[in-house]
Amino acid sequence: MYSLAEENYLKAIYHLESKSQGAVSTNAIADAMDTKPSSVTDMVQKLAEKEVLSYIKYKGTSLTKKGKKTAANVIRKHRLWEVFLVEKLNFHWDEVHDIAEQLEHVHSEELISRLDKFLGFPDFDPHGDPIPDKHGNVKPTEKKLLSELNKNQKGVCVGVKESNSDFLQYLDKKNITIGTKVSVLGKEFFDGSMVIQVGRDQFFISKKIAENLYIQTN
Amino acid sequence: MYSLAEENYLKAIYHLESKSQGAVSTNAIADAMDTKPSSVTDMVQKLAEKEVLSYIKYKGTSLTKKGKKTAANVIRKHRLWEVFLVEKLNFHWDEVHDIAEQLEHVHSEELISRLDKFLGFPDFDPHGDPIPDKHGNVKPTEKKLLSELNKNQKGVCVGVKESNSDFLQYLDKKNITIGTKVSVLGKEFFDGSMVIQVGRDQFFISKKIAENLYIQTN
DNA sequence: CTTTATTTTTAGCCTTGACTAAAAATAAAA
DNA sequence: TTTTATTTTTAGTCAAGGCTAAAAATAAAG
Ligand SMILES: [Mn+2]
Ligand SMILES: [Mn+2]
Ligand SMILES: [Mn+2]
Ligand SMILES: [Mn+2]
Repeated sequence: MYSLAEENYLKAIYHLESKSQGAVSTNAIADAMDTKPSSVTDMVQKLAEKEVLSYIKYKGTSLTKKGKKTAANVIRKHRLWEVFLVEKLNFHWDEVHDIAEQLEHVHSEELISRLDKFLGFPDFDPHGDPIPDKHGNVKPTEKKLLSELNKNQKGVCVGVKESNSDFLQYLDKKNITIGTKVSVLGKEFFDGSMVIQVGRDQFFISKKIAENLYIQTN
Repeated sequence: MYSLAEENYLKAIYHLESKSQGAVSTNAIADAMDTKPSSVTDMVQKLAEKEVLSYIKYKGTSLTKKGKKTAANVIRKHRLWEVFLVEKLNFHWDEVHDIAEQLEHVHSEELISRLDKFLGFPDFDPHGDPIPDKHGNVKPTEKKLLSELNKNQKGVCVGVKESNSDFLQYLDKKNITIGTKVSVLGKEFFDGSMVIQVGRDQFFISKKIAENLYIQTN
């Protein structure tokens, strides 16, 4: 059994590792966890002894198979609880993250497997992120950022990259949610901004918005 | 906001206080929490500074209004989660306590108020214990122990005193659950044992069983 | 190649919530 | 009312997880 702090480190390292290949640096972890590098070094050394990650002084860390599975399981719990909060308790998708951050640390295999069933074995959380199975495996999905599309391409919104409240509320205002069809009417190469069509509306979006929306084309 | 340890102390003291009038002794708390008296003294001094209980050296502690409300709120969360686990996830009533013990420490007013609504504002948990309202108030119910009934009296089972697995599984075996009608056919004054009728069955029960079943007569 | 800047680690300290052993109060017996 | 037993508190440690400041590696410039 891993402590709350250990689980959070594993989760953070898992996410960092998937966002950039190679070992994860101490500073990157400290940054992601809003803590100090010295604290990270301590914890990472402890986790290396527990064989959930391999750590080479001054070189960084990377999760072992065991560590990856543990991290994926925490993420699985986080995302299943987010589904519960949105689908069953009618929370809005921008309100669930902090609560799930607590619920993900409740230890009970049985609880999660029953929750999974209760929710109808969902594949994605409310932000479009895939829910790992109980072995820690994630189905790979082919999605790209809206910012990668060009003029006249279109697709369906299948997820958000950042999911902070401000961004999600912006999407609501524009009636964009998971499943929404989006077409690129124009793209400005100077600043990466776009004009897109959503339903009957067409409007301008900045590069920053386009870089945070996942689209599936085909 | 109170830490997990603080919440558990408050809860334990709340229960001890309701089971016996007057200040609660340090040893009683240590006993209930399966910890050492010296640890209790430490924590109780800390909680006294936070004004959730009043503590007089060598005399014991008792919760303040603030402490009672906080404790009742933790208990409210515990019991609502137990209802959720049984009613929605189909857990058995003897499996839910340890999970609820973790879930009760998730901090979110909104979560609990939505959960309450989702469950249909239940008044009792799966073991028949009353669920405090959000202000920490508990409706008083007039129930007595089965052991207090005499020959030819009858009533409805409305709760269990102890709720450990062995006891609950015994009740299942005898088809006794919340709502079951129970009649006392005979009572042995020497050892407090009884012969009772449940449905079509009539059988012998020990004093210990009778002392752990709450009955409502009328 | 040195020198400088950045990253990472170490050393030492802090808080929380435990524990043990010893001291002090209080309660019970004699 | 002494003496003894029990309860409670204090003093001193410890592990987990943080932090700061200083030292050591590594990387980047000059
Ligand atoms: Mn989240
Ligand atoms: Mn999510
Ligand atoms: Mn319980
Ligand atoms: Mn209960």
